[in-house]
Amino acid sequence: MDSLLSNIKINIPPGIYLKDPETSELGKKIIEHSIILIQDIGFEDFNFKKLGGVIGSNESSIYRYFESKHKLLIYLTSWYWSWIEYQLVLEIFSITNAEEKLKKAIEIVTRTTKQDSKYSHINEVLLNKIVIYENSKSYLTKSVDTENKEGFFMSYKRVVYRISEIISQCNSTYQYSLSLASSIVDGALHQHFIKSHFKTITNCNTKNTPTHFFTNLVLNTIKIHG
Amino acid sequence: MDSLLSNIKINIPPGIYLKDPETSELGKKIIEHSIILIQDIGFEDFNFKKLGGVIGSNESSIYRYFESKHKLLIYLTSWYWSWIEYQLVLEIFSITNAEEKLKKAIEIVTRTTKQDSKYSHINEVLLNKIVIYENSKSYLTKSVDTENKEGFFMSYKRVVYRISEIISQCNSTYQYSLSLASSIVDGALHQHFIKSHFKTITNCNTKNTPTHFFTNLVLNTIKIHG
DNA sequence: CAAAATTGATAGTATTACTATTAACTTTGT
DNA sequence: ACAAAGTTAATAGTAATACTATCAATTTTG
Repeated sequence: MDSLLSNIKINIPPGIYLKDPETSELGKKIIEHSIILIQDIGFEDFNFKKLGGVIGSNESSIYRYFESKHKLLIYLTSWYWSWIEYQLVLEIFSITNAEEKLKKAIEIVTRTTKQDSKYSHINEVLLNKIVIYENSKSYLTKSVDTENKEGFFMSYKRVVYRISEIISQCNSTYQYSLSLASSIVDGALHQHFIKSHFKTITNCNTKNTPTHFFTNLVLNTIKIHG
Repeated sequence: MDSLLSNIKINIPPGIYLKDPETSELGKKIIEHSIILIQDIGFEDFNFKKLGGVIGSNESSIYRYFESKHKLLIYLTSWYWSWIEYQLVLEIFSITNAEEKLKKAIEIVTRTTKQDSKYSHINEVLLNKIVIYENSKSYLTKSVDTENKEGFFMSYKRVVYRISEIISQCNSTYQYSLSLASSIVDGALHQHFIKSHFKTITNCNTKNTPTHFFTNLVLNTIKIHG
């Protein structure tokens, strides 16, 4: 199992960064504190000068790791989706029943994140909050097609693929497994956002979670029970 | 019918603008050409100086209508959702069967927009494209709670309410009508985006439209047929 | 036709999102 | 142990952004 897992370690497409932040202390500090700072003040108000102030480093040093804050955002969301993919593989690995696999997969992408102690410099709870608020801003840009060609959104898309495959295993005649999978992934972020800010347009709360809503939705849509 | 419809004319909460753009020629030109320009260069690269150049007007004059480009974006998305709400009321008005109502409602919020000749200075086809790319940026900000309290997102939320009510009319025992409605509205924009840019994570295309996908999803989810 | 409102022109500011250069410091190979 | 290579810090600078302020010219309105 160790060899299987090592193949799907958190993997970020090079080209997103100028210098891999995992290879130095400063790099790790950039990642650690960018998560804290973006979560605190929001992506629009975040910049490398402020981040430099927080980590006691110069703005220009951060620019040697990332050519822009946009690229840093893509790095963070890629890390997050790669980490989610890792959980999908790890937690579904031992499940044989297709429906149980699907339920677990839905749980993984819709649940509220809990801290993972494996990656000491990354606070996954805060990163999840960043993804809820900022994920769509990473691709809703004029440069999306170029960046997509360079593979910058592969982590995100692989999570969708994996879920669509599990859906197909449950119901091979269902025609919209990709659209359903992408709707779960994007929709979960949206439900988490509106349950905090637009409470009147969701039934989700601490009791009725997005996981309940999407599990019911998916199982009915692909007619596993009825 | 005329008196009914006049109550739900396009209605924008004041406070979004400093001066109502509908009350002057310059105001209408600002709206008309901001739609064209934002669609062309994207919201990030759009600014009032460039807009002024296009309409032959001074930057400072535009600032008398909107205090920021962010407020202008909220104006445009509010206009769009108010226009969608108008269509929901108008096109569903004469339908008596609850399931047919729901199908029509899903069609209205998921279809590709066609030009409406009623509003001469607004190109609804371009505005729909802006909404696909930029809608979420209007509320994914640190100021969302303040602006929500001021009613800036009412048009969007009213569209979700109306759809959730139609869902409840079809199945009064279904527990997630609001979450389902908000997932359709947000999910439709997402499917339209990814069918243009991330084709590998959707089954939607010109033949299998988002309308087909969501109609099937909703009817199965609330178990209208089985 | 005078008062009020609107628009245009110009100027100015603080901040952003970088780039460039050079010097100081740290790591690495032999 | 030490020179070479690589990394980081400090400083300076730039073009653009997102505004605000002022005042004159023009248009609208009562």
